Amino acid sequence: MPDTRDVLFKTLADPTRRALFEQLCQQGEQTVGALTEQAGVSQPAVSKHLGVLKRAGLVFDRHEGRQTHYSAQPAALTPLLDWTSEMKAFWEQRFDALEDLLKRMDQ
Amino acid sequence: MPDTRDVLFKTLADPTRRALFEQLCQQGEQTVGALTEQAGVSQPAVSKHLGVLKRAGLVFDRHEGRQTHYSAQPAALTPLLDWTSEMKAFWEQRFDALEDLLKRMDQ
DNA sequence: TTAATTGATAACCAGATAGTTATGGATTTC
DNA sequence: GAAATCCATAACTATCTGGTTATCAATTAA
Repeated sequence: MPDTRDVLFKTLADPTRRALFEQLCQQGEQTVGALTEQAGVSQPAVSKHLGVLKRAGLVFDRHEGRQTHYSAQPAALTPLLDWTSEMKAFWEQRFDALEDLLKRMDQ
Repeated sequence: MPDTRDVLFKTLADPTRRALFEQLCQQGEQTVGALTEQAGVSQPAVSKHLGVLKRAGLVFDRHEGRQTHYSAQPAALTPLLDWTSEMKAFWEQRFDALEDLLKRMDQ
C-alpha cells in the first residue's frame, strides 16, 4: 500500500491535525466539543480534521446520543515506522557495501 | 523543535519528493540529471524539490563542475521516529493505567 | 412541544503548493 | 571563442487545502 503511506503522510502534515491526534493519544477518548476547546480553530474545522484522521485510520469514532467520542488508533502509525526504518536500512546497506569494498581494496 | 517536526512532515508529504529521497537512500549519490530521468517531472521541478529536501536536512549537495550531486541524510528522519514512538508510548501508558485500574477494581 | 445543544455538512474564500515554460550563469567540449 | 550541457531561479498558473460562517438533523432538556 504505497497509497496508505501517502494518505498517512499527508494527514499528519497538518499541525492542527497532528495536535488533535496527540491530544487523543495522551488524554484518551474525547468528544468533539472537548477537542474544539483545545484546538484553537472552529468546531467545523475540528470535525473536518477528525474526518481526515478517521479516513486515514488514525482515529475511531463512537456515537453516544448527540455526542461523538473520538479515540486514537496509534497502531495506524506502523506504515510510517516501517518506511523510515526501510529508508535507514537502505542507506546502511549501501554504507556496509562501501565499507566492504574499501576493506577489500585495502588488502 | 516542534518546528523541525512540522518541516519534516510537510516535506515528506509530497509523493514526488518522497520518491526522490527514496531514490537517494537506495542508490546513493545522484546528479540532478539522473534524478530527473526517474522523477517523471521537469528538471526545474526536481531542483525545487531538492531544495525543499535540503532545507529539511534530508539531503546534502556537493558541487562538482557544472553538476550537483545529491545524497540522502536519513539521520534527519530521527525526529519522525521519535514522534511516532512518543505517540505509541502515550497510548500504551494510558492503556497500562487502565489495566491497573481494572486490576485494583477486581480485588 | 418547544428550546437548546451537539456535531456534521455546505458553500465559500484566501493562501499555499506543485507543476509548467523561459531564461541565465557556470562549466565543459569542440 | 563558440556551442553545448547542467542546474538554479523567475514568473506564472491551476489546483489543493485549511479556515471561515451558515445551516441542518438529531438528540436532550424544559
